[in-house]
Amino acid sequence: MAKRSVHGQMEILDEHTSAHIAELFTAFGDTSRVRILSCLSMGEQNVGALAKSVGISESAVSHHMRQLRHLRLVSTRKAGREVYYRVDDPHILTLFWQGVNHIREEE
Amino acid sequence: MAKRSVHGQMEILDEHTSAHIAELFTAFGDTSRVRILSCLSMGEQNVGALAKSVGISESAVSHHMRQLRHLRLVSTRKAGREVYYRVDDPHILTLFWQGVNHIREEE
DNA sequence: TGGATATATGAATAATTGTTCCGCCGAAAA
DNA sequence: TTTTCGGCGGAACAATTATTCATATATCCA
Repeated sequence: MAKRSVHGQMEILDEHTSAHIAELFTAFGDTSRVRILSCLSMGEQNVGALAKSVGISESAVSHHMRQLRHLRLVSTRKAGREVYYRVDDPHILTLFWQGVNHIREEE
Repeated sequence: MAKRSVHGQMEILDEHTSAHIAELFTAFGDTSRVRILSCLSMGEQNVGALAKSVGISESAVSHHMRQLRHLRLVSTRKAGREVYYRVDDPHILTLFWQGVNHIREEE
């Protein structure tokens, strides 16, 4: 049997899979989205609240949320005219905070 | 005492920290670098081998490696005129493969 | 020494991405 | 119904980024 790494991987990742993985990490690869995700870690928030916390326009938040939505990293709950976003998959938050902690340990 | 999430975080991440975190994830946010890292998961490789595996020029690989080097995600060993790259921090590979597995579970 | 090889680097170009601005829609309030 | 408000979406612009090309450096071999 061929050699395997500790992560269960043997061959180089194919172009298609790699592109998807890159997309996922790209979602975490922007200062504003990092801050948005740190907000959402504390619980669901609507667009206005996120905009105020992060310090960017509501439109900008909305664009970021669309991206996160398409990657299915967040889901929504509509209450009246407000839309509340949340991160429903705990694995996503784990992944995110591992990155955060890596940076924190370096400083 | 104020409410805390399971990840030990309470406040929104500041601009400066967020920028560093975004940088880290951006390193994983490119198809070629994802493939490079999947190669390096199997052990150290020189630039030429990476270029052949990933299917891009040696120059392109070199540029990517510089970025990974500056973020201290890889380190080097020089043997003659070849430069071998490796990922020395196992936490980095864990982070990377958690992303990979997330995508794999989705498909 | 001279030529070939492996990698690095800078500049230029091409492609992608974040934000702003504007208008739109649907829900609530008047 | 009309107005207001929260959020969405497209187009345009600015900024960033990946790749290529040309050149440079260092090492090996003849």
